[in-house]
Amino acid sequence: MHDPNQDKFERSCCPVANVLDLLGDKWTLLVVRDLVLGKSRFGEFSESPEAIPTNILADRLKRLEQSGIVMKAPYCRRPLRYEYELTERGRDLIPVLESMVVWAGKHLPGTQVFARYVRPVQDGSGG
Amino acid sequence: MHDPNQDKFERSCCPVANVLDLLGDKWTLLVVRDLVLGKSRFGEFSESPEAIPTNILADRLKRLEQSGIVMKAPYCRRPLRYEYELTERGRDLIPVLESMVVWAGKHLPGTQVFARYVRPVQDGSGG
DNA sequence: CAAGTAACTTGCAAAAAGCAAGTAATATGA
DNA sequence: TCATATTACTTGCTTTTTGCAAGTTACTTG
Repeated sequence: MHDPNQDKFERSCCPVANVLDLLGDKWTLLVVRDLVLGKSRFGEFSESPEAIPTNILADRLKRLEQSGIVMKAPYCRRPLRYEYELTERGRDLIPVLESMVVWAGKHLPGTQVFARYVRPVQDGSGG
Repeated sequence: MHDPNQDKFERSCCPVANVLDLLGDKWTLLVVRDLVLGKSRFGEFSESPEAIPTNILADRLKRLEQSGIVMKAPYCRRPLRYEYELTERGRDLIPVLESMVVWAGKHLPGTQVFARYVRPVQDGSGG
């Protein structure tokens, strides 16, 4: 009389619907993009040209961690600071990003894939 | 002094960002999914198990039309009624949906791709 | 001990989503 | 002819989410 598969999922058992429940907004996949490009810190995501608000960024990182797409790990004690990295689950999203890039390449002229991010070396010199 | 490429785009020239500006929410790609599966009428989209609210559906169809992903065409005069179909731009989104299905197949157990939709034949019999 | 840095958090206004009911233009049947 | 049904929306209102600016925490550096 009812589908027992249905109650396990928020909206339906459709794979697309369930991916959208995790990633379906204007910001989440941009954070994944930044991670793929080599960024890993809050401030680095925050500096991307789309200028994600910091409260939204904090929320999205938390959700990505909860859904196992991202892992949080300390990179510095005193003061305690965390950085983020993609899990396998997260890296497996690369084909989704790539298919979007292909579509944009054909239908959104002028778009350009961003270069890989390299963290600037901290200036250790005194002069 | 400034990037002339930047002002052509809402948030940045990143292909992913621009795809998300068109499709980045919980509903738009579900309408595209329904179109791919063979649905074409307002009522058909509306009956999908995710139960999109009708005002949201009307809004998304309008945006998809404005962005050239969907075309609206009359299928009945008296009363005038329209149906929707994917353009080439829209059909080119199939790989994006497919990559999501692949990811879900690996990471979201229990999800199942929906069957192609076939419109029920109208009952022409009198008994 | 003041100022700076990184990573958030908070408060509030504005925008978007969600829900239920309503409307328009017919077709159908009594 | 008139009530009922169908299809495709639209409207009004409440709730939720977003976006912006400012504040906080825990330090380090000069």
